[in-house]
Amino acid sequence: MSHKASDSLNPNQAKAVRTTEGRVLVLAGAGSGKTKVLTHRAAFLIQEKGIPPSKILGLTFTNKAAAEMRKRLSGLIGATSAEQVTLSTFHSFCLRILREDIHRLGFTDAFSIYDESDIERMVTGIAKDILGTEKQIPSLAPTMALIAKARSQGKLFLKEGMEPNWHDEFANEVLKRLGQSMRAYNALDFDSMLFFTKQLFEECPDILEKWQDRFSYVMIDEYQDTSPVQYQITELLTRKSGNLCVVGDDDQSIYGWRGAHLKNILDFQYTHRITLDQNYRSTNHILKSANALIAGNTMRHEKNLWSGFGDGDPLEVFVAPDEMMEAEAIAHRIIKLKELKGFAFRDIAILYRSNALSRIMEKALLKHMYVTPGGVKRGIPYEIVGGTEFYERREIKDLLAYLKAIVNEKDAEALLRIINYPRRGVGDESLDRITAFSRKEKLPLMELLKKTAAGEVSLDLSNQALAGVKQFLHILEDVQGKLKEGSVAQGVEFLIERIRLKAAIDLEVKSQKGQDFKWENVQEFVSSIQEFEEEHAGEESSSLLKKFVGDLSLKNNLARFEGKDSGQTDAVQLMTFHSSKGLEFKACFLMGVEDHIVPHEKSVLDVGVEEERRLLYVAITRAMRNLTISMAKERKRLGKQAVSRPSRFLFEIPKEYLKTTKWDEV
DNA sequence: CGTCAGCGGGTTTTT
DNA sequence: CCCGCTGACG
Repeated sequence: MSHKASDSLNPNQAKAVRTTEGRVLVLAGAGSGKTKVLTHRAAFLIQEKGIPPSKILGLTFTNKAAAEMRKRLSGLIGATSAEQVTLSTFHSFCLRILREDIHRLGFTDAFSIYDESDIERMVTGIAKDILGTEKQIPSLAPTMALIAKARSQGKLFLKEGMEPNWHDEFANEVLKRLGQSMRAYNALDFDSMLFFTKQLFEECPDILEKWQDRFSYVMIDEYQDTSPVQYQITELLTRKSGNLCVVGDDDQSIYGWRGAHLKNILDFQYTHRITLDQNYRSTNHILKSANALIAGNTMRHEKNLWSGFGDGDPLEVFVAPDEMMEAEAIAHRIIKLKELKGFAFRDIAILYRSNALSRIMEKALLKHMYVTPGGVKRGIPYEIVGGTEFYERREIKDLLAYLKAIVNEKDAEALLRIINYPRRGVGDESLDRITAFSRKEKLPLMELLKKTAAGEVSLDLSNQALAGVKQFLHILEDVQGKLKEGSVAQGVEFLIERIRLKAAIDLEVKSQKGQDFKWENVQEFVSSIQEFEEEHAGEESSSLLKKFVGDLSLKNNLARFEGKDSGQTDAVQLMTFHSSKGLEFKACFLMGVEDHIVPHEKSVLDVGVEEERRLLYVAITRAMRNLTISMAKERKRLGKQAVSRPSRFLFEIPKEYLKTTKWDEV
């Protein structure tokens, strides 16, 4: 219906869309219409080649990207067909496979999914166990780092034949026990989900074939960010059909720290290769700055972005005296930009390297006063995109732990979290006794609790503690009963009643003020379950609960927690450089572009500088028309004021593209 | 066993 | 500066 030039494909885009067979590598520069190519390609397969929509698989990196693709595809072929195409993140896709087939690897389909902090808790416990209580536990950071690395590579152990180094041996032992516990708890985490999917494909040819047959055309977005395990999964999955299309941009690889291998895209064995370098997003001052910056990297396919949009405004750069004034200056400029260019708030994004920077910006936006046609207003509307806020809140994690424990009885991690929450007299002493016994006798925690309550095992618990354990088991039983007969939402409401969560939260709120949103969060959680239930009407409640808990663990459908209709309201968008990948905004503000922030001081040591440069490149190329880069001379760090230097990367952008302004210029 | 105050330690990015 | 943890006390 619309006749914008962007609705038609340029020759290379068209070629990428029509080259459906074989292994296709699409090198797509920032803003070159990558998503458009992917969605048109799916539409082409369905409409021109008669491929059933269900035979098409599109894998993305984030839920946001998957949702965006689904939306655009719906626009092309209608919602009914679009819904039959599998579009999901790698992790969601693996979740689906594992729910169906993981029993072949000795887990059950009720498995729990642990996040980073769950793993950390477990590692802490394991470390205490290995070292005993008398020894001081060393900082776990280096151990965690070693472990994370090994696991992201799908290794169950660190390198063999390593130096007899105490720390490595310790880490190895932790890793070994962690793996055993995860299995005993019937639990996976983000890394092992991928790892076990790969293992399933390798060890069970029938299962591999089943999944191979389900998808005859596979497309992968952001291929530069895939890890070796993800590479293996896709290779196995597409071996039979041979049809694999990967789309990516080596210059936008920013997840090396999570195990992404630039090698995947640099060495991809293709039968067809297509490069998209015409940019349809930004004016040329922005693109030339980005090109100049990224030219400083060595590991890359050379390319030069260009667009037909003219030079546009130069990039604006300013230095504020401190971080508060920087944030205020940004708020001020947002209002100015709105008036001058007629942008809506939602056209404007504020991007930062690390989440910690959002706080100060929020404060400035909240208190900023400005004049509108309707009078003086206070507060610029904003929305934080992809913040890790909600699901990490303790009250939500606690409630979720109850659900996890109900779904997966073996989930000792979840059980331990809630045996004494809300407080019911089972203190540390009792908990220690319980866990020690469970470990020593290799008796699953839940069974031990039941035996203890029944008097079959005596742990010499205090009367109070014993009563607490019994009460706890009764609660779980009652909730399970309730879940069987009613809806999930009703079951959860019953649970909340039963544990007197309201009273517990009131108590917490009383002791540390400013927490009154906790109860609100709980209510929001309940209504999110109701919504979920409505969306999945007709499904059996136990599988529904499984799905809900799984989705939440993968932060799927998180939109339901991010205000009513994310993106609908007219609000400035705040997010990290990482989260901004794949998005575009008429105007972008990059704040805190200082030398310890970008490049981050922690990444300067290893191979990180090139990745940090790519990260800034990604951020810069989000902007369509206006880009403002700012920094503060002084910034509070660890509570103390400290001087900052401009990012070294700024000096790599030719001065002619930059316009330096005074921070308080009106 | 629960509570509270005081202390030291720590900030990258995400599924 | 904001936590989470520790240790003393009720």
